[in-house]
Amino acid sequence: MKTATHPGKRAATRDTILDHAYALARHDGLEGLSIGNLATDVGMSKSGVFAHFGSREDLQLAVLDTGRGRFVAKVLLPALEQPRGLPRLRAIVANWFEWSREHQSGCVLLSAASEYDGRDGALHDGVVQQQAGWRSELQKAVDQAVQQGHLSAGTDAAQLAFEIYALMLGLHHDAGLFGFDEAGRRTTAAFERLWRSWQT
Amino acid sequence: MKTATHPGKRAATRDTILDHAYALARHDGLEGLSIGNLATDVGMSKSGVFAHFGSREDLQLAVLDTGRGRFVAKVLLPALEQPRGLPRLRAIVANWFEWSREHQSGCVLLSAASEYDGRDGALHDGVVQQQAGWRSELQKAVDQAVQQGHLSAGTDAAQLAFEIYALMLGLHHDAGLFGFDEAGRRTTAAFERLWRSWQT
DNA sequence: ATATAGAACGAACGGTCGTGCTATTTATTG
DNA sequence: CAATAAATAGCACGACCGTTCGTTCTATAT
Repeated sequence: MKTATHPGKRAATRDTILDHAYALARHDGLEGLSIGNLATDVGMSKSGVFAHFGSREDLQLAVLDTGRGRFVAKVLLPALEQPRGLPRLRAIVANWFEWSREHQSGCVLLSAASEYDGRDGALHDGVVQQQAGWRSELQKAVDQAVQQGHLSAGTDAAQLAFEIYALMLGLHHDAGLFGFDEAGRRTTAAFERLWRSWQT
Repeated sequence: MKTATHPGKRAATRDTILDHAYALARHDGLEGLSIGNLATDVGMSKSGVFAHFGSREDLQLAVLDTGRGRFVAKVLLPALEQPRGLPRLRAIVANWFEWSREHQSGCVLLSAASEYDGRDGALHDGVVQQQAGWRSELQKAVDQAVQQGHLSAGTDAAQLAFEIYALMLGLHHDAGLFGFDEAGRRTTAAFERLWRSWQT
C-alpha cells in the first residue's frame, strides 16, 4: 500500500507529539514540560522527539502556539458566525466559559502567562503577543457592540475588555481551587451585572 | 565575647533563608525554587540549607507561609485600623493594590495558586487553605459593609468578594504583561463602577 | 580547660535534565 | 528491486536535582 505519507509524515508525528505535549503542559505548565516525560508519554525516544524541535524552548513555543490555535478555534471562530455586536460578544464569552470548564485542570495559555510574565526571552514575548492579540480581538468585539448600539455610546472598549478578562480569570482561579460549579455561578452572575451596567 | 546566639540562632538563619527563598520564588515560582540555587543565593551550602527544612516540599510550604504572613501584614492588618464597613473594605483594596504594585514581577501566592490548582498533595492543600482563608476575610469585610449600611442590604457578600478578587487578578495579569500603570488605571476605574453599583 | 550540643560543610549517591553524535530503521524514489 | 533520503533509536556528555552521611567548626555549659 502506498500511503502518500511523504508530505505529511513528519508533520503528522509532530502533531502527535504536540498533542501529548499540550496535555502534559496543562498539568505541569510549560516549565514543567520535559522532553523525557514527553517521549515516554508519546512512546518515542528522547532524541526522536527532540529532533522535531531542536531545542526545549522551541518545543515550548510550539506548545504555546498549539494552545493559541485551539483557543481561537474553540472560542473565537465559532462566535464569528453570530452577528456583530452583543450576540457575538456573548457567544465569545459563552465559548470561553466552555473552554474554561474543559480546562479547569489547567490551561496552558494562562499558566504560561503567570510563568513568563516576570522574565524575558522568546517565551515571554510569545505570551505577551498571544495575550495582546486576544485582548485586541475582545476589544474589537466590544467596539462592534458599541457601533451596533448594543452598548452605550460612551463605552470604553479597552476597559470593558479588561473587565471581561478579569472575570474569566476569576472563573479559572475559583474553578481550579474551589470547584467549577460555584465559580461558574458567580461568574455568570457577575456577567449579568456587567452587561446590564454597560448596556444602552 | 559571649553573644547569646544560642536561643535564636537557628530561627534567625531560617528566616534569612526564607527571605531569600521568597525572593527567588517570586521570579520562578515555588516549583522553580531549587535548594542549590537557594543555597548559593544565601551563601550557604546545600546541605546546610536543607537541614533547616528536611525536604524540598517542607521548604516550599514554609515559603508559602512566609508569603501568607507578609500578605496579611501588608494588606489585612493595617486595614483593620479603619472603621468597619466600606472604609475598611476600601483600605483593604488600596493595600492590596500597593501589594500588587510591589509584586508585579511575580507574587508567590498567585503563582502557587496556578501551579498547584490541578494537582494534589500538601502544597495544593496549603494553597487552597490560604486562598479560602483570604476569601473569607474579604467576605467578612464586605459583610460588615452591608451591616453598616454602606452597601445595599441585598448584597451577596461572597459574590462581591469574588468580583473584587477577579479585578485584582486582572490587575496582576495586565500589570505583569503590559505594565502596571495602564493596568492600575483600568482596575481603579473598574472598582469605582463596582462600588457604585453595590452602594445603597 | 574541657565536655557537649548545635549548625553548617563537603562529598557523594542515584536520577533526570537538555543536548549532541552516530547508527539503524523506515519510507520514498528511480 | 536497488538507491537514497528521512525519521527514529541508541548512547554518551556534563550539569543540576533532592537527599544522605560523616565530619568539622563554633559557642555554650560545666
